[in-house]
Amino acid sequence: MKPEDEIEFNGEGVIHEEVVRKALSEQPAEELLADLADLFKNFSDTTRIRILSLLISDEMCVADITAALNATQSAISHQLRILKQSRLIKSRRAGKIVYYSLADEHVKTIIAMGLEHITE
Amino acid sequence: MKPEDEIEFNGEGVIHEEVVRKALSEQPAEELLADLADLFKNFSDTTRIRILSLLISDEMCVADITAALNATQSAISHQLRILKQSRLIKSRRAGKIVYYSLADEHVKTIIAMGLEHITE
DNA sequence: TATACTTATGAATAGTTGTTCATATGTTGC
DNA sequence: GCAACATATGAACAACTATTCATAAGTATA
Repeated sequence: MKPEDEIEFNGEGVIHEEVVRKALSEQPAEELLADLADLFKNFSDTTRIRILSLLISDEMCVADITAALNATQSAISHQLRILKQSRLIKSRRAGKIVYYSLADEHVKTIIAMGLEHITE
Repeated sequence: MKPEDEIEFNGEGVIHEEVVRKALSEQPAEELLADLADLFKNFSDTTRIRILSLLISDEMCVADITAALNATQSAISHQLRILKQSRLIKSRRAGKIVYYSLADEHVKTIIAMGLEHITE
């Protein structure tokens, strides 16, 4: 990460200098905002959000998620991997069956928040 | 939108029938989940989230946003259009200058929520 | 070990998306 | 009207992403 990545600001084209200075000084670090975008990316796909929404009800195995969403096992498995890598869900194995569940309460809160915004 | 779109469920391949029935009965409508995904899509791109984060501080004109983010005017304008179409931001014109600001408090809350999840 | 079953994964593909470039639209002051 | 400035927009392109298909990996049971 280059040193110029942090709040470099040469004022080129700026119209309201004070506003820009203030706003920039209040920004979270670039890296945080990038992580934030990555987090929300998980919720930005219908298949993934449907999976997460299902898991709010209960932990579920891959076959059940696949059936509930009327999708292919492969598609679900791929999306589960993405969600797991982002640490939004976790898995446990019981014999042949792998159960997935939400990693923490934040997922519920984020979805609830979004629903609230939409249905206002 | 086809009639089969709502909670159709033929039980094909299901392992834990009760769990699936319960989860499906608790799901928000398909359309709501799709809208939810669309909402979060806005926050899933670095440029857009940086814009939104800037606007938390203050309303800003296009030129200032462009300078603050070290981007091209065109790129910013395109993203502003997307955010406006999603009703996350609004604009007012003052002469040549167009000022953008957050449409409501929800944007702040959603970003704060996300940051909390990341920095825990 | 052989078979059946559940889940995971790699490659290929089609669809989506963000940026750039060029240019249009809208506004002010002369 | 015209020049200068701020913003918007359309087309083209590159990069990314979700799904499908085929198949592998892991597990239980006979």
